[in-house]
Amino acid sequence: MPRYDFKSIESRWQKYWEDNETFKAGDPSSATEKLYVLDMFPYPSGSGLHVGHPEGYTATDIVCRHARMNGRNVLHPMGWDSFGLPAEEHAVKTGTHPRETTEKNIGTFRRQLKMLGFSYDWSRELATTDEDYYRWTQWIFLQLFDTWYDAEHTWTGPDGEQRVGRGRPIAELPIPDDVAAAGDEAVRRYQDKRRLAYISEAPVNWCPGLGTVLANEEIVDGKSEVDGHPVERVALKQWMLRITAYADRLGSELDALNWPESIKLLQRNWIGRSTGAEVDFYIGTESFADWTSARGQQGWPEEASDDVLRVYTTRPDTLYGATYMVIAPEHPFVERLTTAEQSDAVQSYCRAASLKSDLDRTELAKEKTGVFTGSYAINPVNGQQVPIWVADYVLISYGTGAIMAVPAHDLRDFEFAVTFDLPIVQVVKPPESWEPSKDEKAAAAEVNGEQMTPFSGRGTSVNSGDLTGLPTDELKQKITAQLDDSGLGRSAVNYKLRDWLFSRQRYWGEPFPIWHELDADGNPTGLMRADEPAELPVLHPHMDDFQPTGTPEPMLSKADDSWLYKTAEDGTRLKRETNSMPQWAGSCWYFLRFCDNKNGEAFIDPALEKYWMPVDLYIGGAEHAVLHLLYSRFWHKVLFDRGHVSCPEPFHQLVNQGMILGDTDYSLTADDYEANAELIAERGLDPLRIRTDDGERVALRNPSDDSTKYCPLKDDQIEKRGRSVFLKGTELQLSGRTDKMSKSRRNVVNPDDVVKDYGADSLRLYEMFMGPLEQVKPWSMKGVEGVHRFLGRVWRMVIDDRAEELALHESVSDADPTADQLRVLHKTIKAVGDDIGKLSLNTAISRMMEFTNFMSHEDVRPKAVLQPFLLLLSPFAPHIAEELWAAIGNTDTLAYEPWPQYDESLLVEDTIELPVQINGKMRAKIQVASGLDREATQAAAEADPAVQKHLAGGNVVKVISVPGRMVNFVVK
RNA sequence: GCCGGAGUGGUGGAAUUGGUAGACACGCCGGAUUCAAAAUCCGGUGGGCGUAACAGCCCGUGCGGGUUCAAGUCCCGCCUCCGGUACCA
Repeated sequence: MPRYDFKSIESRWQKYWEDNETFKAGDPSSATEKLYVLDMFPYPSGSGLHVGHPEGYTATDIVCRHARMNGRNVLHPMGWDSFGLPAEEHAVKTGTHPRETTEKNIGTFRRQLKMLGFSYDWSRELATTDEDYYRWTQWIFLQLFDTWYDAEHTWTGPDGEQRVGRGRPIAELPIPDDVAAAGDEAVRRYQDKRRLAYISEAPVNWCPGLGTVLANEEIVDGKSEVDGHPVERVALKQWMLRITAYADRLGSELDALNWPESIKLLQRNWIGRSTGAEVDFYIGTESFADWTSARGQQGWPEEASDDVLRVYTTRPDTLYGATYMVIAPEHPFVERLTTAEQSDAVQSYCRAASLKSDLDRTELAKEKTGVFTGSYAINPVNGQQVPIWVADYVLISYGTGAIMAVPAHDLRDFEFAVTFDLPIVQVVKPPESWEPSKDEKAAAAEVNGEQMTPFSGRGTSVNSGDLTGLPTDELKQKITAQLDDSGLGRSAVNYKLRDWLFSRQRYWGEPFPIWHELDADGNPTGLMRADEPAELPVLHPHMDDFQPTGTPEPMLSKADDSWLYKTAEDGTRLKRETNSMPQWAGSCWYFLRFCDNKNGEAFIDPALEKYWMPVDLYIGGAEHAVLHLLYSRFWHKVLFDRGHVSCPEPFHQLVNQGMILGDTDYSLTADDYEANAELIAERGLDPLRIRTDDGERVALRNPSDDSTKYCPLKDDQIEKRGRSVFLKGTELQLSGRTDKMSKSRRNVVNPDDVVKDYGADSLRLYEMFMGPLEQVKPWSMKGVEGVHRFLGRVWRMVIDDRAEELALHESVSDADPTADQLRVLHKTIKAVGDDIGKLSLNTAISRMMEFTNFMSHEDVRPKAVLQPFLLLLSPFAPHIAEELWAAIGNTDTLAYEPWPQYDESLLVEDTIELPVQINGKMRAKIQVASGLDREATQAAAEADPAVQKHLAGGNVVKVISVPGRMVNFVVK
C-alpha cells in the first residue's frame, strides 16, 4: 500500500476506534479534570448532512482529541433533535409514520458522522424522540407546572451566590385569606394562574385552505408557504411558559459567561429591559380632586381599578406634554370607553386590526391609523382632559397596552398627532448643540402653518409647571418620586421579552402530561390535573392517518377515546391535553441527559450532574443565538431554583461557527438570458432560474449526470476585464456571487461526495483551513484539493510511495535530530498548541504545512522529530496520523499519547533579521545575534553600509531601537 | 431606521495586539520528469518605474482626515457589503 489510500485507512481506523471504545468518556474521578465539549445537535433532516455541519463538529473534535492527549477526562456526545415538522409533513403526504422517517434520517446522519471520524462517545447517543428521553422532557414540564416565581425570595444557591427571586413549589405559594375562604376550587384556580406553565388564550395561525394550523415558519407574507393560502389568526387556549419571570436573571447572569459579547448583546436586546414609570390616568365619573386625594391617602394599588387607565412610559418627565392617550385595539377597556357615536367606527377598526398579522401591522408603519373612542381621561399632573384613541401602533402585549402620547417628544405619537390633528405641546427644550436625527427629520411636518420637528432626546424641561427648567434625567427621578408619594404612579420595569408560547397543534411533538377535568356534560371546567411522574412517558396515540383535522383543533384530538379520556379515582371524567410541545422543548436540556443517558430513575444523577456540568465549550450556529440559548438557560434556572442542578448557567463558553457559503456562482439577469439563450445553449451550459430578493436571475452551470451536483463555471470559462466578468469569448456580462447553500439554488455540497473523492481527513482539514471558525466563508473544491495534497506530502514524508509493501521512506531514521530540525519541531509544537487553545485552527494547519515543507527537504528525517509531529497532526487528521504512527513502529492508538511539550530554549534562533527604518521607511535588513541589547542593536544598524548611505548628509535627531524588533533613525 | 460584524493580491486568508504587510494555501506563469497524460518535484508571482542583469526607487490593507519615530492595527468623519431586528411607549 504505497500510495496514500485514504479509503482503506479511514475505514480501518474507524472500526478500530469503535471496536475498542476508544472515545468512551471516563467515570467521574477526582484525579482527572473533566472537559465537557458539546456540539449543537442537529435536526436529522431527510437531505442528510450538509458541509456546514462538520465545521463546528470538526472544531470540537480537535479540541477533544487535544484535551485527551493532555490528560483530560473528556465528555463529547452526539444526539438528535428529532421532533419536528418535516417528518410530519412527510407523513401527511405519504402516510409513513413520522417515527419511521425520523429513524431512517437518524441512520443517515449517524453513518455520515461516523464516516468523518469524530471522537464521540456513541454510547451516550440519544434522540429527543426516544420514549426514554421525552419521558424526562415531560417530567421537566411537570416541574415548571409545579413552580411559581417568588420575586421577593432572597436565597443563596449551591454556587454560593445570593439571589433575589426564586422558582418555588406551588404548594408553598401563599394563599390570600379570601381565596382560601372561597374553597378548594378557588385555591386551585389561584395557583394555576401563577404557575410557570399556564394556559392562556393566544392566537394561532389557522389556514382554512389547508385545514390546518401552521407554525410561524410555515407562513410567508401572511400566506401559507405551501400553495399560498391566506392565514387567519384564531384565538385558542394555549400553554405559555413564564420566562418573563426570569428576564432579569437571564440578562444579568450573562455577564459572567465566556460568550461573544455580540451574542450577549443580542440576548440583552431580545430581553429588552427598560425602566420607567407606570402612571394612572383617571377615567372615572367622580371628581378628579376627590380621586387624587383618595389616592394620596390609600397609595398606589397593585391592580389597576376600572376608573383608571394605567400606562407605562420610559419618559415620565414628559407627562406635561401628554396631550392624548392611545389604547391597543385588544385592550379590555375598549368597549367601555367607546361612546355611542363612535361605536361603529371603533368596532370596525378593532375587527380590521384583529385580522391583520403582526407583519401587516408593521408593514403599515408609515401610515398611522386609529379612531377616537369618544372618551377622555385626566392627566394626573395638570388635571387636563385628554382624548383617548384606539390605534394599532400600540401593542396589547407590551407594558399595559395603553400609552400616554407625547407627540412633541415621541416620533410615533408625533406622526399620529399630525395625521389626526391632535395638539402638540413642547415640554423638553433640546440642548443648543442638537441636530435632528435622520428619523426626526423624516418625521418633521407642517403643523398650523409652521414647520415642526419632534425631539426625542434629552434636554431641559419647559412648560412643565413647577418642574420647569430641570434636565431630563433629574426630572425623571423627581417626577417619579412625586407620583409615588401621591399614589398616582410608581417606577416600573418592562421587558420586550414575552412569555413563551409553548404549545403546537402537531402530532410529532411531546404530548403534555396534563388532564383537563370535565363536568357532567363533558365540558372542561378549566381545572387541570398533572400526570404522576411514575406514569410518564405519555406516549403518542396510535394514528392511522396524519391528515390535518380540518379545524384549528390539534392533531392529537383525533386520537381515539381510550387515549383521550379516563376517569379519575374520585370519579371525575378527564380529557387529555391535545396540544403538543414545540421542537425547542427537547433541546432545552439534552446536554444534561448526555451526562447520564441511561438513568431510569431520574433525569440525571446529581453526582454526575455535579461532575460534568456545566458544558465547558458549546459550538453551534449563530441562528440559535437567541431562542435556543435563551430557552435552555431559562429551563436550567428553573431546575437550579428547584434544586435539580448545581450550576445556574448551562454553557460556560460559547462559540458560533460562521456559515459556509456555496462556491462562486455566475449568473445573469433574466432579460440578458432571454436575449442570449442560443449563445448559452451553444456552449452546452445549463441555465438555472433562481428567484432572489431583487428579481429573477439565471445561473449558468456546467452539465452533469447528477442533477443534484453543483457544477459552477470554472475560472477558465470566464474572462475578467477590469472589474467586470464576462462569459469567455463573449460580450455577455456575468455577476459572480457566493450564496447561502440551498436546495433551490442547487449549490449544496454533499460531504459524502467530498469524502468519496478526497477522504474524511481532507474534508476535516479543509473545513478548518478555510478561515477563522466564526467567520462566514465560501466553499471551494480547489481548496479541498489543496489540503488533500498536503496530506499526500505528509504521507510521502514518512512512507516510501514507490514500494510495493508499506515501508518507511528511506530518509526516515533513528538518527538524532539536528539543531535546525529540533527548532522547527518545537516552534511547531508551540504554535499548534497555542492555536488550538485559541481555536485558531486555520493557522495551526498552516504551521503544520510549514513543518512539512521543511522536513520533506531533509535527507535525514529522525523519528524523534516525525513522531511528535504526527501527534500534533492527529486531532486534525486522525486517520492518517494513526496510520503513520503505526507505520513508524507504534502498536497502540495515539489517542491517549501525551501531547508533545516544547522546550523554550530550543525556540531561539542564533541570528535574527531585523528591519532598519529611516524616517519610518524600511531601508535595510541586518543580521544580528538574537538577544542583542538596545545599544548593540543600534550599533549594528549604524554599521550597515546601506544604512550609512541613507544616513549620509542627514542629521540624526532620534534613534528608536527596540531589541529583537527593529531600529528606526529619525533624520532631518 | 436601529443593533452587531466585516472590508488586506486574481481568490481563501496571515500579521507575536502599534514595529519587515501579503505567512500558509488556491489560481496563474515557467521548468523538470513522462512516448504522452495524470500525479509529483523545482522556480516565479501585489502594482508601477527602473536595470543588460543586480541594485535602487515610488505606490499599496474600502474612502477622507488625524495621532505617532512608526498605523492593516489607535482616534474622528464617511462609503459599501453581510447578519439580526422591526411602531416595545
